[in-house]
Amino acid sequence: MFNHGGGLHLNIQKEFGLRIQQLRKATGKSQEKFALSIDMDRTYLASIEAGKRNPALQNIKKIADGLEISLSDLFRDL
Amino acid sequence: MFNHGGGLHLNIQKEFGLRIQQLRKATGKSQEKFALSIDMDRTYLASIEAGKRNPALQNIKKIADGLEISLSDLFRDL
DNA sequence: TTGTGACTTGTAGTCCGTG
DNA sequence: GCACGGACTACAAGTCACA
Repeated sequence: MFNHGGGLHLNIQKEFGLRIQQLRKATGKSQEKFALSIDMDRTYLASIEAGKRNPALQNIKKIADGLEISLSDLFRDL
Repeated sequence: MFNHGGGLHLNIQKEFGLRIQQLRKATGKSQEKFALSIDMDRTYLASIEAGKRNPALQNIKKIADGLEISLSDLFRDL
C-alpha cells in the first residue's frame, strides 16, 4: 500500500514527461524554443512530454542540461 | 586538487555504468544474479556497466528498482 | 564471473506535414 | 504554441558464442 516514490500510478514515461513539461514551463520557453536550445527535434520533445516515448540516457542528460539542473534533481520525486 | 564526486570528463554512459556497478557490488550480487533478478540479459547489463550502451528510461528504471533505490538516488553525484 | 564483437529486431529519434 | 500523424533512418534492445 505504498506508492513507490512518485506520483500516482502513472508509468515512468508519463511521470517523466510531466516533470520536464513542468520544468520547461518554469523557464518560460515553448516546446520549440526549448527543443531548439538543446538541439532536439520539436516533435520528439512533444512526444516525450506526452509520455509516449522512452528516451535514452544521452537525451535525458541533454534535457537536464537544457533545464540547467542535475539528473538527480530532474528525477526528484519521481 | 580533488574532484568532488561526480563531474569528471567521463561521459554520462561511463559514469552511469560505474555508478550502477558500484551499487550492484554493494548488494553482493554478481552481474548474473542481479541481471536475473531484474529480468535483464547478463551481457546487456555488463555492457551497460562498461559504459558502452545508452540505456533508455525503462531500463534505467528497471535497474533502479532492482537496486531498490529511487532514480534520484541512482543519479546522485552524476 | 565478466568482457566483447557480431548480429537481428524493434523502436528511438528525425523530418516533413496537418488542424 | 501545441497535438498529432506518415515516412523514414539511426541506434537501443536483446541474444549468442567465445575468450
